[in-house]
Amino acid sequence: METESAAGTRQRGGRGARERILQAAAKLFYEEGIHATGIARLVETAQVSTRTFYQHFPTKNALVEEYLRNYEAGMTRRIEQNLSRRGLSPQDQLLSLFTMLAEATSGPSGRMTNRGCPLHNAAVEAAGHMPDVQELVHHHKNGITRQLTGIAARAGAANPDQLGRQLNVLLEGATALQTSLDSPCPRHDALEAARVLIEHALPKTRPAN
Amino acid sequence: METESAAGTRQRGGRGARERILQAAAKLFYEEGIHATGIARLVETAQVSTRTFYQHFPTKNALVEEYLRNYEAGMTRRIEQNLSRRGLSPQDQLLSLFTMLAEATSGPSGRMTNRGCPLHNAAVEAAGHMPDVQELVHHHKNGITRQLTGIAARAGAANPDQLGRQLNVLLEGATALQTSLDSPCPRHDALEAARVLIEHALPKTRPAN
DNA sequence: GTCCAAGTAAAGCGATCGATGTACTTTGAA
DNA sequence: TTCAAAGTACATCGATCGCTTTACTTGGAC
Repeated sequence: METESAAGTRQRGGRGARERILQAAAKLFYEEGIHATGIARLVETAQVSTRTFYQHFPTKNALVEEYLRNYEAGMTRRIEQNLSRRGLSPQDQLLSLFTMLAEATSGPSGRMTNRGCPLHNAAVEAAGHMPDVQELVHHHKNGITRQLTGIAARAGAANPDQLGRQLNVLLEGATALQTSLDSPCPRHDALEAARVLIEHALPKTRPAN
Repeated sequence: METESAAGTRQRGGRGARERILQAAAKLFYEEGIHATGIARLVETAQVSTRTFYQHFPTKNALVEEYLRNYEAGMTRRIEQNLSRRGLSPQDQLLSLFTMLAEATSGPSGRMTNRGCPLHNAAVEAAGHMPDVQELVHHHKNGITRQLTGIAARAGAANPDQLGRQLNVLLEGATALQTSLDSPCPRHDALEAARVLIEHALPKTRPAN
């Protein structure tokens, strides 16, 4: 009857709705903020009908949490891959996290965004509300510290706990300044500072080089 | 007539509406977030009628900007005061900013909040919208860097620009981790890291003490 | 005592928010 | 070929958003 029902052509994104929603969430929540991104904007970007959205996610909040879980899983995986490359010394492992950060944060779509860490940003936006988000971020950042601390111990640092926490401060600072200064350059400073802190924390046995 | 007009007793906060609004903004915007704080919540906390609010501020956004300007002015003043104390060496001046940070961030009302830097948080919430906010934050953080760089130069650092930027990364990292970890402890680690970076950046002339 | 700036209450504006309901169409596998 | 799963359009819900309006009441300076 009349070729395609009434008026509007009946195509939108097609079959992979859930994946498109998650991609749109990753882009919009990160680049424009969680509160600032409404459902309407989300489903428009994902090329998905509102109804379909709510068949995949019970609430917007559920999508936010899955978005953060996905980011956290991906980041954890990338760190693991980075650290498990052939024969890196513990020192180089520590530094590799900084160089990784220096390459990392261009948004999807390739465009530079300088919007810092999605998890931290979510914690800021969550404020008091959304305790699950707070918890996820808390857990992730503690995990990073633990990882840094472990490598610092293997590197033979005099006080591995302190060095691990200090390096984490540097990582977080570089990422945060990205947002405040709208510039990616703090990451290089963090790398150099990390070098100094690591060298200072290791026992003086400098075998020439 | 009937004693007090119709029903409700006609008292609210009384005369100092503007000041109460700014105090409520400082508390709520910081502790609960800017987007999450609606006008209704704001005027309730400030003990002010909605009408009065809009006689003092054209829009909510104008209040946000004044809140940030006030915070920025206060912080700048406190830094100046802190640096201009009697006979601090440049090294001690640099470190004093870290100890200052370590005491600083308990919210109004004395309660500990661990919500990081109001300016950074505002930049995160602003995302792409609110360019004036972005600009204010950008300007403030650049000012801090400039200040650190200047002192680093006076301290005789080999590369004062780099040291200034590195210390700024530490300051920002400590403040940011406050939010992500919901803990004030990163500030102590930042202080110790700053000691190391400063010492490393100065020429080796260590005159005993 | 008069007057006016400052403050108040309460109703309501249009817009947008997150979320649902109804009814229809496409797709892919059995 | 059939049929259920997946997707779509569109209208709408109540709540809340930022903000405005009308009409009234104080407090303090003169």
